[in-house]
Amino acid sequence: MTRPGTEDTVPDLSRPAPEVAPHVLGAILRHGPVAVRITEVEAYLGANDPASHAWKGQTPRNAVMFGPPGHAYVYFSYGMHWAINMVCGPDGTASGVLLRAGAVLDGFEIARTRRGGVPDGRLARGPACLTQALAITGDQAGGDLFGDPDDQSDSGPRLELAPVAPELISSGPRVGVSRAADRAWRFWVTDEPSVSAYKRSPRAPAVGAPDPE
DNA sequence: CACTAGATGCTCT
DNA sequence: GAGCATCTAGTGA
Repeated sequence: MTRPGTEDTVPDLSRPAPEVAPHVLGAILRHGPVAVRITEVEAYLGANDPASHAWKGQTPRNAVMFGPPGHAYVYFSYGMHWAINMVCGPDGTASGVLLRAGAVLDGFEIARTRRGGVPDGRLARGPACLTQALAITGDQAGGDLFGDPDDQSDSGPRLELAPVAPELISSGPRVGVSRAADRAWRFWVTDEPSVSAYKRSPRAPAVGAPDPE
């Protein structure tokens, strides 16, 4: 699938998440007055990825991930946090890129207010911080991240891809997952201060131990 | 600065 | 009822 204006710069969004994810780094995510440059992402598959919400099949919560690529899979977790994914993979297949962190570009004042006065470098550092800075909640679930920015009937978040040179990208295991904890499906812009801290799940098997699927 | 413990409520079994 | 793709406040160095 090709998106208008992105023909030469982006991969096919219908490719699996681990392939698409590094290409989402550098993208500008806008929602209203606040814009963020994405600096950290993670890839999740549906099938064959025990860490994915879609691993065991479709449910009401994860249904958006089984839909067409480019849409927003937004979920609520840990009793108080929202997180947003860009759906990828072909329609009918679950795959998504979790947008974990970014650096605020526009709307500093509003983002600071929403985040309660944390230092600017931490305004969108972590998946829940990012959605809070951008005021993304379940209300934005399912929207087209590549829809017309001027569409008055849909004021949800929009993504503008802007590739980062491969030599500036680092990768490693995903944060906080208890299964498939050693797959290097987390990607970030090297040395970016807005990238969140790595933390292995306390429930994950020891490093390098076999991870049953 | 590094590290730990607890909050908090939705989702699925 | 268990588990969770997390965060913050609190402690101690």
